[in-house]
Amino acid sequence: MTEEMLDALDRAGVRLTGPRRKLAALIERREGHFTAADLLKDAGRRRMGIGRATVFRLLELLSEQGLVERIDLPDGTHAYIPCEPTHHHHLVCLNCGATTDVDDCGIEAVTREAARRSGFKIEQHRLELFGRCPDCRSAN
Amino acid sequence: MTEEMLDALDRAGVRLTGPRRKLAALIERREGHFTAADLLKDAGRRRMGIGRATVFRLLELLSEQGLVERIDLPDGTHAYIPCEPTHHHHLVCLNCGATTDVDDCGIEAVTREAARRSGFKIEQHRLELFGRCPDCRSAN
DNA sequence: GGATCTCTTGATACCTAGTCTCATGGTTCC
DNA sequence: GGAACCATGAGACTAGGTATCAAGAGATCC
Ligand SMILES: [Mn+2]
Ligand SMILES: [Mn+2]
Ligand SMILES: [Zn+2]
Ligand SMILES: [Zn+2]
Repeated sequence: MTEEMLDALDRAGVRLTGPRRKLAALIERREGHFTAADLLKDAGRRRMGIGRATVFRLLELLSEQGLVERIDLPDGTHAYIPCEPTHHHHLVCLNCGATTDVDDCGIEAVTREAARRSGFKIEQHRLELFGRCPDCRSAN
Repeated sequence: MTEEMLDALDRAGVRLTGPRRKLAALIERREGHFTAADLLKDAGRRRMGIGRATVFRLLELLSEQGLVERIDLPDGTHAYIPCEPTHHHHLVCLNCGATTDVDDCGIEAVTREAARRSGFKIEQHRLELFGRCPDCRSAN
């Protein structure tokens, strides 16, 4: 996945610098969703001397490339999750923070129906699902 | 709608004070989504002497009662929209900010399918639709 | 009406997440 | 190597929100 991120940055025409490589590796080691602060703390613990702005800058780049997405958790906080550039919906475990991508599963039909009823022309949609992941369910 | 908000506050067992009544009236006059800062500016222009914290406090109360919902706009900013306590999805005009409530339109089936595929037990979902409202469409 | 108790208020300080600016330092290209 | 161009970290700044607190309503009891 680090590879994937670096490739995407390369294709985006930006430089593959040290800080970007290190941060990409840190993102790979993360499990579930994380905040920019989490990442910065990871970097700080390893004495990487990476600035806060650099973290936000990389997250923005990755998010433009669709490899990371910012989500709004039910408790009102924000988090980032790594994801594939092709799928756009997420399932988030409220217990451990694990996330999975799900494809549209019929959402297109729902938006078409909503468009018909409301008269809106729908250009974007966002669906976020929250619950318990298989591990957390079996761990009772 | 002001009536509805005041009733809800009453039922919630909090006091119907001057600042709360005034803010409820200001919310009613708003069109589309608004920020806490918008509301505070409205109050300021009318020399209502209402504090910033009071605005956030009321928005939180109303949001607990389901009469207002906080949404995350695609540009990353936050806004509040007035809504009915029974419906949970919103259509937001990217041009003028107008919002409408839509009911589930088949979302339940989508979440069931996502649960089946992922093994998650889904407890909450959030769907936000963005586009152009009928007015903005016809205004070219 | 007054005494009292509780809730609410506005001011202010504080906080988290994110952006902007800028001087410095690496990279790329010739 | 040198010039041009990014990218960097530090630090100031912003938006949106929360915590604290002394003072001011509002409700309750008499
Ligand atoms: Mn995804
Ligand atoms: Mn719903
Ligand atoms: Zn889990
Ligand atoms: Zn519109």
